[in-house]
Formats: sequence, C-alpha cells, structure tokens
Amino acid sequence: MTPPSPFSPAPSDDRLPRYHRIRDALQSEIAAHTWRPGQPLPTETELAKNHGVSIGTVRKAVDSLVADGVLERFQGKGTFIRRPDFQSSLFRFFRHLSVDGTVRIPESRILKREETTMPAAVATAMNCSPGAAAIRLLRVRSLDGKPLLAEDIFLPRARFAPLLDIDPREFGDLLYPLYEQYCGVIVTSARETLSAEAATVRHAKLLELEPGAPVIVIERVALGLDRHPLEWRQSRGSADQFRYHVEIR
Amino acid sequence: MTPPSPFSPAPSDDRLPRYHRIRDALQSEIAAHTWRPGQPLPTETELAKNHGVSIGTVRKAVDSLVADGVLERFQGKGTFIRRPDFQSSLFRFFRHLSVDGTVRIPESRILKREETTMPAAVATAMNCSPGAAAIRLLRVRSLDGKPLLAEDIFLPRARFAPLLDIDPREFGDLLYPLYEQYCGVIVTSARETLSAEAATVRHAKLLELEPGAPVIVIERVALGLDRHPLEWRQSRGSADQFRYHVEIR
DNA sequence: TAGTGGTCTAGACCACTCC
DNA sequence: GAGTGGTCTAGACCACTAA
Repeated sequence: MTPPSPFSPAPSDDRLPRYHRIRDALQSEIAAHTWRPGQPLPTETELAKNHGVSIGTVRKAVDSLVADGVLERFQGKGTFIRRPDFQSSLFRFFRHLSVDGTVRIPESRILKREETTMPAAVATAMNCSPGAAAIRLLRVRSLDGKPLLAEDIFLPRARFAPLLDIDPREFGDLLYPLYEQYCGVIVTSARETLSAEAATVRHAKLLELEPGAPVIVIERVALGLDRHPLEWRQSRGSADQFRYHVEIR
Repeated sequence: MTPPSPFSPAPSDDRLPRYHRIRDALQSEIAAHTWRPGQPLPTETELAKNHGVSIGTVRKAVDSLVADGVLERFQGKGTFIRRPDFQSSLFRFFRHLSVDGTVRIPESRILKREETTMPAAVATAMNCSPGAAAIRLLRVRSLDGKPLLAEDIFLPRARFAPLLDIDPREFGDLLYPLYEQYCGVIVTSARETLSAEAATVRHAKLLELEPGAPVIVIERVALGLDRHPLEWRQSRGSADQFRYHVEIR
C-alpha cells in the first residue's frame, strides 16, 4: 500500500465537470505551495486562459474554494490564499481563557512524544486501520502558569513523520501551523464531541485539581481540505469556568 | 414603533445586486407559504422571465438559498422548499439521549407560559431592547419518564403572539415546527454556548438530581433566515451521560 | 419525448484599488 | 488610468426524470 502523499497531484477524474477539475488543480497547487500566502493568484482571466475555459467556469471553481475558506477574494485587488487564523476558527472555542475578552493563546508544553500504533477507538474515529503506525503527543496547555488543558493527540505516522525530526520543545504553542509548515497538511474543519467525567488521579495531577473533580472532555477529529481525518485529539479541562461557544449550520 | 411582521415583504434595497433582490423576493414568498413543501417552485426559466433577468442571475439567487438549506434542487425534477428535519440539524446534539444510537425525541411538558419582559442578559443576546414584551416558557423534557433537560425559553411577543392562543398542553414535543406553523417563523441556525455549574435546588428538583450535582448549561440563540435572533433558550441537564456533538466550519 | 436542472461560453459593464 | 474582482446577459448543449 502506498502511503498517500499530500503533495501528489490529485488524479482528478476526466468525467468530473470542468470547474471541479479546475478546483482540484488549484487545490493541489495550493498544497504544493505554488503561491505563498499574501501573494495573489493569477487573475481570473489568466486562469481561464491557462485552463482553456471561459471566465465563468474559473469563477465557479474559485467560488467553491472561497466557500471552503481556502481562498479569499478582494474586489480590485485579487484572489489570495487565506491565512488560516487559528484565533478565530478552531481556536475561538477557548474564549473562556480570556476573562477580559481578549484572545490569548495558552503556552504549550509537550510532555511526551512517542511512536506507537492507533488504538482501536482512535482508528475507528479516524477511519483508518487499527494498529496503524502513529505518533502520539501528550501536552499540557497553561495560562499564566496555571494548567488549563491536558491533551492526548494521535497522528498517522505516514503523513506526520517530519514531526519526529524536530525537538518537541520547539513545537511552539500551536500545532496546526506546525503541521502546515513541516507536513504540508492543512486543517480546515473538525468534528468535536463534548462530555463530562470525574478527574482521574493522573488528569487531576496534570490539571492541578482534586481527583474526582468535574472535568470536561473534548474529543476532536480534525479534517483536511479533502475532509479526510488528519488528527485525533482528546482535551481535558476543569468544568469550572468552562465555556464553549459554537455556531450551528 | 411598528412591530416587525414575518409576513411583510422585505423592502429589498434597490442598490442591492439583482440576484440578491431576487433571493429576498423568493425568501418572502417562502415565508408567506406561496409554495408548499413538496411542490416545486416555478422553473428557472420562468423565474428569470418573471423577474426580467437572465437565467444565470436567477440561478445565483437560488444557489444561495440552496447553500443556506432553504431550497433543494433535483436535476430533472425541479426546485423544492426544503423540509427542515429537526432530527438531523438542531437536534442531533442530543444524540446522547439514545443509548442504542437511534434518535429519540424526548417528551416535552410545559410547566409554565407567561407574558413578561426581556431580562437584560437575554435582551443583549437577542439584540433587542431590554424590557421588550416577551413570552416565557418553562419546560421539562424527559425520556421514559426520566427528566433530561430543564429549559427556560424567551420569545419576542411581537412575533410569537399566536402561541398565547394555544393550550400549552397541545404544544407537542418540538417547538420549532410549532413556531413555523403558527408564527410563520423558520429557525435555520443557532449560536450555542456551553458551560457547567452545580445544580441549584430548583434545577435539582426539576431534573431529579442532588443539589450541587454537576450540570451542563446550554444557552442557545436561534436565528431565522435573515440571521436575526428569534429565540433565547437555556437548557440544563445532568453532566452525567452528557454528550454534545458538533461539526466545525 | 418533453421538461427539468447542470454545465459552459464569450463576451459586457460596473465598483473598487492602487498608482 | 490600468487592472482587479463583481455582476449580468442570452443563449447553448448535456444529464436526468417522468410520462
């Protein structure tokens, strides 16, 4: 079995509509970093010429990428790769972290990085085979020295191997920019399931709580552009002061 | 101040692009129940003729309504009003209610219906003036006789006055279909904020828990087609067995 | 076979940005 | 003023549905 590479151009079926094939083509160019964020894509007229279609067809392709949050258009300026802002998208759920309303990114400390295999439950959630090679990260995120979240993260080894070559102390406070930079992997959406439990001794220690104190568990499967699972993550934090905000539909 | 009627045609600014004005026009016709769910809208060619635009412009208007889940298109058949399925959209968050994975709608019992005014906190969330006329509902939702959720609901009186004429015992188990039927109001999206607290004596009694037991609080602002707040709701349930699932982005 | 939506063209003019 | 995306036209042909 060949491991899927994020850089291999999508084979884009010829039977697909043209605008769809153009979308796929643009998407692989984006994944290959043909255009850097901040630089504009070729103009729509140019793209139309390059792909041998009319401008309306190119617009439809770009429309769908804009709808998915991959591109941004500005009238009179151009079309740009969207800098995913982790503040507003996946991150705003932790607004509770800031009492004054400002968004603060908690410091991150990797406690452990190991090569292991996918546990059955994780494999099911990620739609991969149980026992597949995996990278596991354990980390604690804190604000002003106070631990807020204890996280247990599983990544498929095939896609995330480059992470094994970096010192975990240099991972920084956010993982998704790291994934993008070193593994060419972009997280665009996620599924989350919240539940509550009493803190185990281990988690109580990590979070500096009493064992048995109420804890919120957030289980997240992060998805890429193609809606395929990239990361499985379980975060635990004190139920006290907990706030989780979400827009539906 | 004239109370906004859900049936008054939107004034649709002339400076707006045509496809946007057509979208607005279609939307008010839908709100006025011009077409019943299950019956097709006029064909795109017809709509184009009616509005004096080309077919591409009509398509753009319909596109956006389809994207918002208001319409459904079927090639070769036509375009239809989408029957909102409360099971899958706003309701799936309560999947935890079903142990076996099947979706079950809890029974609903209205404990109280009163005419009151919007408390300051609710008014802020709903973007209306504090002290505005309101209808308040208190209800308990249970499964197999066991209380699961205690709910406190505020509705703007202007839009929901028809509810005052119905016996609360005949409200049924779901409110959103009721809103649609009696008030011509369609809930299409929502904002939710989750938090945790210890059960008060009152809530403990309603939920048959010990006072002080951990409770999850879900605060929801439900929005209509035009993204304006329609309903404010606070639901409380035992943190035990709690599961909340959501897709992000 | 007739009618529907799905895709696509090859332009046009407008609104906006930047120089 | 030159160049960008935003809107719009007036058609065309294709894929699918239903009688």
